[in-house]
Amino acid sequence: MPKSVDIDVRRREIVDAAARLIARGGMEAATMRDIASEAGWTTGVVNHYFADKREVLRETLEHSIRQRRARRPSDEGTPLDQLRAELAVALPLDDEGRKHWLVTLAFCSQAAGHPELALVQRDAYRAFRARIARHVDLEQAEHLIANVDGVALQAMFDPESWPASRQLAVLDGLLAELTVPAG
Amino acid sequence: MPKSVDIDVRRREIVDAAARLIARGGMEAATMRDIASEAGWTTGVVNHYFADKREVLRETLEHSIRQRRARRPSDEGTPLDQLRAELAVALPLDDEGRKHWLVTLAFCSQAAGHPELALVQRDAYRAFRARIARHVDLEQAEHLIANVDGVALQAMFDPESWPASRQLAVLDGLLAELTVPAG
Amino acid sequence: MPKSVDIDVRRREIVDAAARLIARGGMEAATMRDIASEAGWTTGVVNHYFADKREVLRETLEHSIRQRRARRPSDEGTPLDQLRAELAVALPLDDEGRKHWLVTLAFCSQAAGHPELALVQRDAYRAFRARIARHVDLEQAEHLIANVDGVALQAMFDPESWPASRQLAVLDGLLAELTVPAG
Amino acid sequence: MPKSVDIDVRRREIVDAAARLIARGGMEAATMRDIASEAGWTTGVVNHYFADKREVLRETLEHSIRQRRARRPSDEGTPLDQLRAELAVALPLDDEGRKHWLVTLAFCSQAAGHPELALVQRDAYRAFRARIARHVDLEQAEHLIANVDGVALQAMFDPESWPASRQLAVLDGLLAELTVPAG
DNA sequence: TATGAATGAGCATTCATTCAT
DNA sequence: AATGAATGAATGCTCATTCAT
Repeated sequence: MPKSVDIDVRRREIVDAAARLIARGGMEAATMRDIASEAGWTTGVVNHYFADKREVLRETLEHSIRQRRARRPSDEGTPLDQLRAELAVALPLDDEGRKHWLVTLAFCSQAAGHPELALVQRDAYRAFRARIARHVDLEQAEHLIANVDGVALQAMFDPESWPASRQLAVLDGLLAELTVPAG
Repeated sequence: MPKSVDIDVRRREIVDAAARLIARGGMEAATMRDIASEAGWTTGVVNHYFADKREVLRETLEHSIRQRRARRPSDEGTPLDQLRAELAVALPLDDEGRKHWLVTLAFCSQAAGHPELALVQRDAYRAFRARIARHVDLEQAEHLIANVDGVALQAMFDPESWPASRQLAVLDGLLAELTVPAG
Repeated sequence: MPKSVDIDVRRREIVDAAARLIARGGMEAATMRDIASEAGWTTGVVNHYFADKREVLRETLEHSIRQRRARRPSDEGTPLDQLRAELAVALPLDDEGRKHWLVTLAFCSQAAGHPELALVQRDAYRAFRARIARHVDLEQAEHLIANVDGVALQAMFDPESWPASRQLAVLDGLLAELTVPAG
Repeated sequence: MPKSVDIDVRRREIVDAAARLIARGGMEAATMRDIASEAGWTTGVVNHYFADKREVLRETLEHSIRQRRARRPSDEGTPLDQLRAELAVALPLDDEGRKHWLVTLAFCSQAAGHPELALVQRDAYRAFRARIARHVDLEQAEHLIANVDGVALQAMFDPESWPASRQLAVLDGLLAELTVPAG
């Protein structure tokens, strides 16, 4: 009988390591050797659980997206609270959020010559938009996301100017605009 | 100084080639060999005009920013037209604009472990913000830029949903909001 | 001895698989992983029944030789028929014969740095020669074998020019020369 | 101005090294690292002068064939002497001849999954046959080559039994048979 | 100034092998 | 007996960089 190993757990250990490296040093920091080492294994293990590096990277992106999705709040609070919470996870408010954005941006430039990754990213965006559109109409959803993404981008480039409090203040301002007509 | 002109021309030829490669295939497509070849020279030339690859990349980013800046209109038209034109260059309305964003995004993930590049990018953003703040107050400038950047990001990921006309419509909407109180 | 039978059966399954792979794709196609897979087992099994890859390969060669030997006819027909039949098994007349030659040739280049294999091959040749020498004198035996091997080699390189019928015609010609003086 | 290097000379140095390694230790001994080292260069050089390993190997085979061809005598002596000399180069009479056969055999098993190499080998054989067929008819040429190849094979496997003198004696016997009817 | 030969570290990947289960 | 997880050395190859010409 073989040693029993949870394949999914091992794979997640590896893509977590890859995400850490990418967040720390960009795409080029994510060599198979370093991913293995960061995960506490040898190179052979990574190749045992993944067909090749492409698969590691695709899974890393998908896992990063899944993790962000998992941060969404349960259905509690007022509808407005829920909307606010859903949009807030797209902001780099803490290290976790910053890490997600670093990974996302690292994959952006890959998407060009890598249709597989481009699709993953586009679908993630569309899913996010659909989620927001449950609270407001589609156009408003896109407007909200554009604002949140724009603020996120600025916060990533210039973190000192954009503490979490300020990012949330902008978000609240957006939501206030939204609800005024409703009131 | 007849010589120095040649040097700058040569350097610009090289970073232009690098930008094309990056826009086409992401950061990893920009090898020294391919940059040289794309520029119509041999590897030795690139090393002659630049200390190393880091310098080529930093210069490529700076040149991309300079080029975008150069697209800004002269001081003609109404102040509102000028503001609109300044913001419009930050949108991926045409191939040139898309190229700039592809290069910018490619450098994003590099910025993490490369403080030099991070600075270049942050300063470019601050300069842009200062430029916009000549027309509106700082907070409004940041709001406008966040919106424009967010729309740009979405347009890069999902170009079919974001033709130039729609990007400009959003921009006009933003400017209308702005001017309504003024009127 | 019920166990030992199982062991031999298993070993033969494995070297059969190895021979198939070598015939199909040359020596480099015979990785331990693929041998195991082709035999319907996992890598661990191959390592369980063989000390290492060297042993698998040596046994594969020996088994290939044993199989060829086993094709020799029983002692029926005229002495000339028997001689003809013995020589015919050394020709790539059918897929089985071609497979044997592919395996043999694949092992040829190994023999250089692998004295163990060189011995196996030399002994197989000497045994074959001795076998033929039961019908004719040693010099004639060597002459016959040289011819048969030469034809076989050409048939392997240029199969279209050497259908079985033509190979056999050459063999019959050789035997006719031989028997004319005898008659 | 670049350092002037004769590309063909460098390429030949490299394939010579490859041939030595293959003759010494079979196909698997010919790693890119070892070929480079045997040639007195680093791995980068081999990759500079050859697109990839396939190209190194194909060129090694072709060069080995060219070298053998180059050993053919000029058009001197009686026609029979010339024929004898042409056939003699196909025998492993000395180290050079043995090396050629070791290389040839090493490539035999590669030919299976490598059509390019198969063609090179088949064409070399056909050229050799055409060459011999200038002295005798096609059937006799094939007969002579089959014999010579067969003897060569035996000599490779069992060199102690086949000194050069004995190989040549067989060759002379073949030629004698040939000329008897002519006389 | 410009070339491209040469270097050698580093890359992803494959592989034989070991071994706990 | 049989599994397959894990190892780590080795492979072909790419690359930034140096440097003699």
